Amino acid sequence: MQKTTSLPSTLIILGFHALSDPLRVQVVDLLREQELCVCDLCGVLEVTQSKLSFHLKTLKEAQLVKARQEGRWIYYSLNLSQFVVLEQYLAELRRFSPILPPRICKDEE
Amino acid sequence: MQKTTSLPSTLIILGFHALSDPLRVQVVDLLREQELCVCDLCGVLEVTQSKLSFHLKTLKEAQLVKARQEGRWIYYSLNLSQFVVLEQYLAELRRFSPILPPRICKDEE
DNA sequence: TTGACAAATCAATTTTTCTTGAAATAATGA
DNA sequence: TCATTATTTCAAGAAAAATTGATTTGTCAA
Repeated sequence: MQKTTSLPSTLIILGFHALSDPLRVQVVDLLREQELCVCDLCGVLEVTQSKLSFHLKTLKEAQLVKARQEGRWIYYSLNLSQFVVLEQYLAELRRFSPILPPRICKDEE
Repeated sequence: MQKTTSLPSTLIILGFHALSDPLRVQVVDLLREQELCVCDLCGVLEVTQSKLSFHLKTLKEAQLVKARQEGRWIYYSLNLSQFVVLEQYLAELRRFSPILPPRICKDEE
């Protein structure tokens, strides 16, 4: 028994991609405190609603946020369990990565 | 005392970006076991060395890997501490994100 | 109904990232 | 010194992601 992490699912790749943009990370940061609707986020971040919608879609496809409709508003909130998934992927990566002695190319058969 | 995670550094953003590509993740996966030189990685992954060089640069700029030269070979290995940084960023995000009751736009002043 | 508002979608454009093949570096050993 | 090998860099093109403004969808309230 050794490696338990195989290659990550595309959902995990999508998650890292979603977190690789400053604006999306700002959104995540704001949602830590409370759920917010798109108009709230637009106001705070000073970006167009169309742009925000694009980035929210990226976050939603990565399942890092979820959307809840109430009347004409759509409230976004963090989907913490998917953050755990990413965290665990990273943790697993480390778990069985020993500090190995250097190896030399030419020494191999 | 509440939020401890402010917005992540660009290095963290670079890290997530580096992990948002399947080939780069494959490289990381291979390096879990042992350090490898570019020619090793080329062989296993069946990609051109130029392409690999590009992706290794991305990983290196995110400080997820480090390079060690030995003769004409350059050995790449994981920089586990930077994986920890990413992991902790995710952990902090969660730490103070309570499951809050829904809120309503119109209720606000 | 109608008008107003919240949000998503679309098409066109711009920007960024990735790929490719060739050329440049750099170390080695004959 | 010279040819060889390992790797990076570069420039050009291709592909993917992001931006923009306009349009559409859906909900509400008058």
